[in-house]
Amino acid sequence: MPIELTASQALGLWYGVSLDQVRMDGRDLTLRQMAILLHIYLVPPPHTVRGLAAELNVTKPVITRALDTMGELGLVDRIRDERDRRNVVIKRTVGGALYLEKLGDRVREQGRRLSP
Amino acid sequence: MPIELTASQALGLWYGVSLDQVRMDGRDLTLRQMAILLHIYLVPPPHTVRGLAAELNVTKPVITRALDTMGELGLVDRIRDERDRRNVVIKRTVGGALYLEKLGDRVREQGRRLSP
DNA sequence: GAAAAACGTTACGCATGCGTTTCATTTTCG
DNA sequence: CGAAAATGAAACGCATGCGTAACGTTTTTC
Repeated sequence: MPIELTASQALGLWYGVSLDQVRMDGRDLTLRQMAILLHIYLVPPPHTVRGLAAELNVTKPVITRALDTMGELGLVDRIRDERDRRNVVIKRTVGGALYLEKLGDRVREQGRRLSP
Repeated sequence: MPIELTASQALGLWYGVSLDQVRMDGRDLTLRQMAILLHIYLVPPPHTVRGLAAELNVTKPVITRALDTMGELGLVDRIRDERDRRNVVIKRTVGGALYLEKLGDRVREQGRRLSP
């Protein structure tokens, strides 16, 4: 069930959510970090550094650093893959799920506010 | 005409647009810059540094720096207000309009892609 | 088993953003 | 007028992110 938006509605939605996020959330993730976080939570696991780098078309250190930062924020977790110890498997956390739940609520709320 | 989204649709929409933006656009504006830019284009003028700072709940230097950066990118323009020369009036540009037009298209495209 | 490949991390130098404070200019008010 | 207020910008020290290149560990390949 696709959603049909006018150009003005689309930008209004993006604006409302961005504004909420800037005003309410001190964390201020970059767009890249946001994309990584959403990928981890929306795409079925397992997730690896290499896989994420390929998916987002960025270099591996970008992923490593984003995981460092978001790990400290409690949004994701890393554990070594015991079956192939070269790999690192990226795990979801309760904190990350809560964070995205709030983001989703903001998007939905702004959607509800839209005028035609 | 409000839009009703499920939680999954809301996050899916945000994810799709973020991913597009990361993959396609080299500029990588911060969320704050994005909010400032959208405010300038969606809210009726005039816009001033002080007004933007109050609206977004950030300090004035944040606005000044964002305008510096986005000015170099050709997304906004600044001119002194001749009636009160302390003020700076922030102007839209063709480049900024095009940039947001593309963003709007991405949001609309992702909206169209949504599954129920 | 030794050499090669794969994976994630670290190191380096650089660019950009932040908050606080200070500044220069302009306007307002007594 | 001259002092006070208002506005936006610049200065400062700091934190964080970037791309490239080098590295350590583990697995694969021959």
